[in-house]
Amino acid sequence: MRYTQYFLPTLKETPGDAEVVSHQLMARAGMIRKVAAGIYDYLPFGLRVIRKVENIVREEMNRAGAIELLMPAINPADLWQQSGRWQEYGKELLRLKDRKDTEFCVGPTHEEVVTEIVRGTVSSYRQLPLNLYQIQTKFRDELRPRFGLMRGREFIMKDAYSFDVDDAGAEVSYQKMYQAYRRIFERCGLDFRAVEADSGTIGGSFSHEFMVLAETGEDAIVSCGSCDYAANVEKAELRAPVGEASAPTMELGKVATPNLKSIDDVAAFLKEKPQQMVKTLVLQNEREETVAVLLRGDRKLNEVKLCNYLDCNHIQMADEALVRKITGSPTGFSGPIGLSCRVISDYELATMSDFGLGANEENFHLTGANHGRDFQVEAFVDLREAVAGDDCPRCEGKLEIWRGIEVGHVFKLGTKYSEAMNATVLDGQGKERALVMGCYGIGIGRTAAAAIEQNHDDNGIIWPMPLAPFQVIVTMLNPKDEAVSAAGEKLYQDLLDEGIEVLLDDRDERPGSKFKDADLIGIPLRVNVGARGLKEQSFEFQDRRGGERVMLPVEGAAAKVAEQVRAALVVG
RNA sequence: CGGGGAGUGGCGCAGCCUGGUAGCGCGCCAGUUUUGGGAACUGGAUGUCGCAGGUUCGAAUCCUGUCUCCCCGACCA
Repeated sequence: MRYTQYFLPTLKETPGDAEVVSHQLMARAGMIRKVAAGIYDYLPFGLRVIRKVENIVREEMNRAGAIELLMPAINPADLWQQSGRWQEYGKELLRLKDRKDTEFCVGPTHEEVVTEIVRGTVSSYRQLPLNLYQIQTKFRDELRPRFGLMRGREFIMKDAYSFDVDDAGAEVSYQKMYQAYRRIFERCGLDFRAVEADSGTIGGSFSHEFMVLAETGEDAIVSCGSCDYAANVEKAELRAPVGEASAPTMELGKVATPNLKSIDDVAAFLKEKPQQMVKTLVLQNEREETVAVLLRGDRKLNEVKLCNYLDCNHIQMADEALVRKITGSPTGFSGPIGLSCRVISDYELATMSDFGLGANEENFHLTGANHGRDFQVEAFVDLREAVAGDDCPRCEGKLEIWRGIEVGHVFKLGTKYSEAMNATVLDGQGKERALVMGCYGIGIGRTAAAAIEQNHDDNGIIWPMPLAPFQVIVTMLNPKDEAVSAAGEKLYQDLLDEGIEVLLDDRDERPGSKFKDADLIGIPLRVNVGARGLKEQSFEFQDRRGGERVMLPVEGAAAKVAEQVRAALVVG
């Protein structure tokens, strides 16, 4: 591609609304333009990267035995009513009506449509296993789209769905996808971890997220420094502490704590550490069940764990009125003694004694409290969020905390959709069985964004070779110089003949501008063609990733560069 | 959903408090000189100041409404 005939509008300045580096660089490098909140144009240069990611995904999905198809972006409400999600999905589902007032939605995911396909075409276990996938634009009306392609409302996703006659088969299908995902992200040149994740409301038994490690990631993940345990913090299990609480040494006492509502304030007032306080959180789930949760003062509640324990989908902090009703006092003074609701405690309290508590009375707290003696709890369960330094649940190691960008998610669906939509097959015994499903997603644009988060410097993007929109840029320093022009054109042609994707910078710009643009757009390899080098029958050759500039003899230059491109494409 | 902020040439911003008919940098066009890390000079083009009302002799500026966009939070007992 010749630069002068291409469409690559780069920006010197960073757009004001771009917060994270991948978004800034994508905008500056002429990859994307915002059209509306969370909705973007993919300009030619950006689209090339998207296609690179898609093709890697496609090759690995095909290798794993999945079969590509394409489902409609617009889905009839009817299908979503069959699964129950027309009601469940909430505002993220973009709904619309056609001219006949029939309701539709823009598909945010395609379990319903794919299940309908299989229901109507597969009737025997002999046709299984089956794994169908598509690469398609999705729409989710996110509460808060942000960070460019990282969290858009409209986004390109690869979604795959496996169908098996039984759990054993589904497990095999799952493992195939898991391995395919590992290969995909390795081929993309990303530093990632596959972590255990909560399967959420879907209720499946097993789920992994593929996380690209990056400071700007929206998810927190834990991993063990000693073994290969890794999990989303939402999922990260913590071991029950060993030992029991020591015997109480203090009497229960009441102290005035005027206007001291936060644990830190109360602890400071009592000259105690927050670790010696217990906080009482009042929450309510979607069934309007109210529970009180006890946690050590400095800990955070993991709501996902609580939901799993309560077998509910959503839980939130009670409002002021409800807290008053349950505890008899305003927020800030809640405690477990004398509550009219379930009281559940985190594991950790089992080993604590003589701690501080809210008194359920405005402006009062209790000291020297002990469970068993002063109050009872329904159970001690794992409810708190993991922090760095916690014990690994699998070995003797300690947990570390990372930030990550979720680029892929695989999980077992079980029979949720097949049962709801009556998708069954006959097994070997002639018995009708609900299909056992799995679903597997990859965010294509997010993967590209994650690659930039991991591969950039102050000057711009540094594309990993497999994702590079062009593999080589040939920079003609002065295209008006006939020798330069002739040599540049020849190199360009030779590289094309080698099958290399090359951008020829034939613009009549000063060299400085060309170098800046080349760095910004991040082409991995650059060849400078200038009068200075040509005097010695040489080009200059430079690796974008900080390599030294080296002289490259004109003779055989294209072959050498091509060789280096191919070497960088081999899967590690 | 709660809080905060912003909409002024293609991009980044100033002007607004204290109303007087719009400015800077980048980019763009023409010319001259330049040409190895975003050139210099000269000349030029580009704005119904988000939209709708209102106040006023006069509104980018003050008031009301509205739309859009961005950020933070949604763990506080």
